Amino acid sequence: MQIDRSLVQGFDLFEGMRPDEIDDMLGQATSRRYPAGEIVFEQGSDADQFFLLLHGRLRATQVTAEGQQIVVRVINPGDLCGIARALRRNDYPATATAAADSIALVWPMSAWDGLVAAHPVLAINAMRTIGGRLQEAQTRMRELATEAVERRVAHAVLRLANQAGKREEGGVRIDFPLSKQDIAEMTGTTLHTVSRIFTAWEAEGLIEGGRQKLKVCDPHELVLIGDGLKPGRL
Amino acid sequence: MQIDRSLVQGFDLFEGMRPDEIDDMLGQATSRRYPAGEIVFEQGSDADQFFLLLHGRLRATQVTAEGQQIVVRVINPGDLCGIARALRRNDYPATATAAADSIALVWPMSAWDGLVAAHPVLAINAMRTIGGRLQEAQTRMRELATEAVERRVAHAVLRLANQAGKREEGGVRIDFPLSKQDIAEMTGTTLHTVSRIFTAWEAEGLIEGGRQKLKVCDPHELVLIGDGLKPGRL
DNA sequence: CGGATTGTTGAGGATACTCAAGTTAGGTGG
DNA sequence: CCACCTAACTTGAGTATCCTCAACAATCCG
Repeated sequence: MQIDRSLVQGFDLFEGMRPDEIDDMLGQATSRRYPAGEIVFEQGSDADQFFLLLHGRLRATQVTAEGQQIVVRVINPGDLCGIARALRRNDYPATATAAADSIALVWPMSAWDGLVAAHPVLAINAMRTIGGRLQEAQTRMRELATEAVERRVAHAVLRLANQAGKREEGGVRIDFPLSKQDIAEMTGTTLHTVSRIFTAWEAEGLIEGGRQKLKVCDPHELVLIGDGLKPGRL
Repeated sequence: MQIDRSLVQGFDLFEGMRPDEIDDMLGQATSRRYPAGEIVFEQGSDADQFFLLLHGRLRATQVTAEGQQIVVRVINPGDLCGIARALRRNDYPATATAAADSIALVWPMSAWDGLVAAHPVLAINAMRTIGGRLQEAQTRMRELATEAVERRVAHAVLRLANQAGKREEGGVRIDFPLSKQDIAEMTGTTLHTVSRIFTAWEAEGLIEGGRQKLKVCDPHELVLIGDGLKPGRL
């Protein structure tokens, strides 16, 4: 069944593509629901599909040899993921899990080469997508290498608010279930330290927390903490 | 003056391109020497050129708002760099400095769009290049987030040996001048800690150091340290 | 109403940073 | 060729940050 073009209107991936080109791509895709908690694809397994998230939120994680987990990134609606092929890989480098109920378009990986050949713009757009991801990865690398924990957590929270924030009275709510453990795994710390930091921030009214919930009330102050301009004793 | 195709034979960037396509690309490039220490391009400045390193070694660094420097990556012969355009940027996100005497091909950034349009393979190859960089960035992110300093340094040294190592009697020499400060900036630590670690490793015969010099004598043992399988008291 | 997952808080201690002096190597100019 | 000067490096002492260990509290779900 042909997927309607209006669903993907304005997605970066299709920038500069003609309507008939978009239809051609959509014609080769199927859509699929992923209830919260379900695994979309798994680290190390054969990469036979790639995905475009339409709705919901995925968490991409990696597990180290010792079993430590880290959150590589959060996948938002409009994001392409699982394009192992474009990275010259045959397996998925990370596991993607639905953090909230999600819907994604799914293509067989075998379609990738043909699509890229038929629609050169696609390669350019995919390149930019990966480029954006590279820049985010480098930013996080720099943060991990140079900043103390509290600043890293502040930056992570601000990034989340930007990517997955929803305006709400009194602040910006992170629009999907997010545990302290998740934030710890994004910032290279422990949930204990995140909990302590959040307790301190809540006392100052910067955020409002809760079980798997987070609202940013005073982003400006968080920016100050992130930039190291606020004492921020833990 | 047309640059000879044989110079770039086998570079990833030109994989799958016809000889006449390669010639077309080379025809729009000029080659340039960069003596050690010279800046190739600078963070924040207008990105009006992109580069393909033919010979030598560049160091890509970023400076944080507070003036802390980090080494983003080492650029090896065959590597493309400065392709801000492909990342949707108008300025260079990092500074590239010649770590050793180097030679690079230089294109005006204005040629990028035309080249990509004329040679669709180029977009695919550039995408793979960026994809490879993304994977390295994520690896380093994971290391910074989960590993203790000594393991990160071991991994960084092994990576350098792979990328820029030169077989030599008794080990693999890192083929360009590399200070302890550089390694500290790659691993998110201080030159003091790197110095202490190297002293310990040298005592065990794992490496041989020196002023801006490094030789890896026992890679296998370093792998063990990197994987946390060796006590490695500092 | 249990059981499980998630989160809180405290105490203690290790890793690695900062501060501080020195030492060595290499390049430069006389 | 030697003396000097600077950049790179070494090493020590003290300490802050943040992790580990531990116990408990709250929330959600079936």
